[in-house]
Amino acid sequence: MARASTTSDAFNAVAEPRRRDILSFLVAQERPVNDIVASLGLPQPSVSKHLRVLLEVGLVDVRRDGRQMFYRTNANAIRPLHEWTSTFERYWRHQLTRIKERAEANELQS
Amino acid sequence: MARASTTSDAFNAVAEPRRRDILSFLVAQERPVNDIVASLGLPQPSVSKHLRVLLEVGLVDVRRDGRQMFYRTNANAIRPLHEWTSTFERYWRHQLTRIKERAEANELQS
DNA sequence: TTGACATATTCCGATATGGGAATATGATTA
DNA sequence: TAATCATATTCCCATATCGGAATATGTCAA
Repeated sequence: MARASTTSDAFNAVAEPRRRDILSFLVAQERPVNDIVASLGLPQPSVSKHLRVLLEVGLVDVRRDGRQMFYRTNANAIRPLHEWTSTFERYWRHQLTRIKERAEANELQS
Repeated sequence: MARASTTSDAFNAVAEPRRRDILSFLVAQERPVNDIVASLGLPQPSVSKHLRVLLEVGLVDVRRDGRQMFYRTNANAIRPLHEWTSTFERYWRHQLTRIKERAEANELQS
């Protein structure tokens, strides 16, 4: 077996930086493909391929209007990632507390 | 070019489900490799390889004690993922609001 | 020093990737 | 219908992956 497919879930789809850029760009409002091409400065076929991956895992939705395809980020599909990372939140808070305490202890010394 | 290396950043490292399992397991307290092997039921070489990836991107720390290696999740390295997903939070909130409003409208109809 | 234990590395093969270039499909307009 | 615009797909290639199996490294104990 090789690495899991990029279309296997949101975690894999989002590992590619360009796809994260696209998601950020499409979250405020839907946009035709050419807007993405122009704004991110990527070759059009590349954008289409990335959009296909994002579509397959449900990270974007599409709507056709004439010959244009309007894509929009489906923010809901990002929630699982957010929730997974949230389970670690209390631990980095812990770390911060310890770092802070150490810093304060050092200030008392000096 | 091919897909970015799994060691290129936390996003890529975390795309692999086993590595997420390992991070969850190691977050509460440090553990020797054999504990991971036993708890997750993975072959030992596989665990060592995954730990190497996690170590390279700073998602875990190690400490040696005799012949054992104690690994622990570095929660701080997960923050970038959390922060990136957080930028989408207001948008799924929006969606929820719209869905809720629609549901309530439907209740009035029925 | 030898053996046992804990962990890491190497070699292999099948597979999917993303970029580039070319081209196909689909829809509109002249 | 032909030309044009917007987007999608295909082909090729270099590369890195993960799993499995075998083996290496490193540390401790007898």
